[in-house]
Amino acid sequence: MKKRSSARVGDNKGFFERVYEVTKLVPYGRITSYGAIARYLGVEGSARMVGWALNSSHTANGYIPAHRVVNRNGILTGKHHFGNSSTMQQLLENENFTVIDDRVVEFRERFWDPSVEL
DNA sequence: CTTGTGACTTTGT
DNA sequence: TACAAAGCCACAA
Repeated sequence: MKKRSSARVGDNKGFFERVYEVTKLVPYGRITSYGAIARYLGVEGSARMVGWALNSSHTANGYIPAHRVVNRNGILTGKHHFGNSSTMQQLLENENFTVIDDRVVEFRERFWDPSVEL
């Protein structure tokens, strides 16, 4: 019989922890999208979960470069969650990124796909 | 077990 | 090009 409640069986580690791991693996000067991470985790249809997990990234053990994770259009959708709206953009610019109107211009060139790179 | 929510993505009008 | 709606899965209460 199947118990389709909150209880998971195959996954010992929480989904959040996986997102943290992948996000921390993003190299300096690179950028990725929620969908790419979700796809790598096997939940392509649930890109929202990646962003939601990063929402709790501050509770994770260690620093999570969440500023390197943007939506598929390269837009800083979660900039508001960095404390200040300009924090995420500032971090990206600090890594030689070009952010115009909350969008990363070099998104396509510096896109890093975990399902491809790893 | 049911309901609500969310830093997304895709498709249609 | 712009807006709206549906789909999707995990987690908390």
